[in-house]
Amino acid sequence: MAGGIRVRFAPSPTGHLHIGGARTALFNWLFALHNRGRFILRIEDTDTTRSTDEYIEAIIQGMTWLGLDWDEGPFRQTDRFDIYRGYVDRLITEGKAYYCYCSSEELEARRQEAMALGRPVMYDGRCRGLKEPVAGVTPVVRFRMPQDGHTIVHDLIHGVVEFDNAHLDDLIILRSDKTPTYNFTVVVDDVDMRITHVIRGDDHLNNTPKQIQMYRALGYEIPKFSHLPMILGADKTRLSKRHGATSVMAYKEMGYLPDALINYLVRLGWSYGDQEIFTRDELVRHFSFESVGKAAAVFNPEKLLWLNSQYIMKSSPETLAEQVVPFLVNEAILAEGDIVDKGWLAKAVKTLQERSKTLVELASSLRYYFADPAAYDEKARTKFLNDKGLQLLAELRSSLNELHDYTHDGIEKIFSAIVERHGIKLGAIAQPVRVALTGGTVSPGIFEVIEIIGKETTIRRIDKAIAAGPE
RNA sequence: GGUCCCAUCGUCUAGCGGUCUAGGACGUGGCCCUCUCAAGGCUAAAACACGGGUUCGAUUCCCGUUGGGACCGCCA
Repeated sequence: MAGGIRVRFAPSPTGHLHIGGARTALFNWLFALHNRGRFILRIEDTDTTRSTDEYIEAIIQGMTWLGLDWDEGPFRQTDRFDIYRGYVDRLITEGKAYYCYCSSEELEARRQEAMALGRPVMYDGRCRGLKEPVAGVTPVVRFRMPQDGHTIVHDLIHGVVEFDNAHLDDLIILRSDKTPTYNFTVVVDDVDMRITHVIRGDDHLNNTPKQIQMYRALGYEIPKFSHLPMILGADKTRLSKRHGATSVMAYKEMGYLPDALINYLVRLGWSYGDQEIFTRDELVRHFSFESVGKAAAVFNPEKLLWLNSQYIMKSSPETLAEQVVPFLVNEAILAEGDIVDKGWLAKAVKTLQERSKTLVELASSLRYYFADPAAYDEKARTKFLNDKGLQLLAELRSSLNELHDYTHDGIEKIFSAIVERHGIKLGAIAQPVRVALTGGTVSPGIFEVIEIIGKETTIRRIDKAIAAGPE
C-alpha cells in the first residue's frame, strides 16, 4: 500500500519561496520519493488581495531550481471556489455551519478587549443560534465547533497531542465576499486530492484540531500529520528578512549550488547518525520521520557556506565552468554572448575549486585568467616587485620564452633551475611572478597558473611588471 | 493573557537506562603540510537549563519550575 501515499506542498503566493517553505517542500518530496508516493503542488491563493501570479511563478522557479519536482499540479485554489462553496452549503444545510453577522470591526474590538482583560481571545458564538438574517449585512459563514470533549492529533513527529474543544472557536470558513478561508480549503483539498500525509510547519499544529473537526463534519478520513519544527534566525525568532536572505533564489544569486542548499536544509531537523553530506539518493533512501527532531533549529549561514564549498569542491570542473559563466558576466569579466573555450575554462576552474566557497567567489577569482592585472596590490608590489624580484623575473622571462615543454612540469623545471642557481627558496621567485601575473599574492599553484594563462600572456605580464619598475 | 509545542557544546546534531571521563559537524584557537591562499591531517576550548521523583543506576522515563517558540485574523 506504499504506492498509495500522497503528500502535498501548499504555499501561498504572497512572497518568494523562502527557506522555511523550501524545507517543508523538501521533506514532503523526500517522503514521497522514499515511499514511492506522489508529490502534489498546490497554490493556496484564497487571499486574493495578497496573492499574485508573479509569486506563483517565483515559487515554481524556486522549486525547479532546487530540483523538487512534483507529480501533480500546480493546482490553484482560486480555480476551485465552486467546489468549496458546495461544501459550505452542505455544512449549512446540515447545521454544521451558520451565518454570522458580526462585522470585522466589532470582532476586532472584542478581540482587543479580551486581550486587555486577559480573557481567552476567541469568537463568543453569539450568532450561533440566530434564526433570522440581519438586514443589510452580508454575513460570513462560521463552522460550528464542538464545545466539549477533546480532539486528539496523532502526529508522526510529536506523538499524541490533545486539545480541549472548549478552546476551539467557530472559525470563519466563508468570507463576506464569498471567498473561502484557509482552514477550510485546506481540509477540502486534502480530502479531494486524497492526501494521506499532511507534512507542514509546526506553526500549524494549533490549527490541526479545528481541521480534524471539519474532516469529521464532512465525514472524511483523517490523514496522518507531521508537524516539522520551525527554522529560526540567530535571535531564535521566526526566520524573516531581518535575518538576511530568506528567499531561495537569493541563494542562487549568491552563488550557492542547489544541492548544497538541499543538504543544508535537510540537516535542519533531520539527521542520520554522524553523516553530514548526502547525495539525493541517500537522502531518499534514508529519510524517515523517526529521525526528524522536534526542536526548532537556528539557521546557520556559516555551515551552509561550508557545505557549499564542499559541493563546489566535489563538482566536476566542466559542470562548474558551465555554471560560473553568468557570474563571470555579472563580474564584468565576460560580456553577454562572449565565446569561451569551455575546456580551457574548466582547467582554470579546477585550480580554483577548493579555494571558492561560492560561484560568485569562483567567478571573481577567475578574473586574472581573463585579464591582465589592472593594478598591483600595493603591499605586494613593494614586497616582491623590488630590484631583486624584478631581476629574477627577467631571468624567468627568458627561460620561459625558450621553453618548448610549456606544461606544469616543464615550468616547474625552470623554477627549480633558478632556485638552485641562486640558492633561494621557491617563494622568492614564486611570489614576484604571482604578483606580476595576478596582481596580488594569492592564487593557485603558480605553475598551474602559468600553464593556463599561456606563454604569450605570461611573458606579456612579466614584461609589464618589469616595465612598471621597482616601486 | 489563553492554548499548544520545544529544551545536549555559540550553532546543527548523535544519544532511544548502564557502552558517557557525553560522539560528529560548522565556527573559533594551535600545530603539521606548503611557492601564497586554500584544501587536507592532527589537536584544543566548548553542552546534558534547574528541582523533584521512578530505578540498583539517569543525558535518556515521569512531574514541576524556568526559558524559548508558535498559534489565538473575513492571513496562510
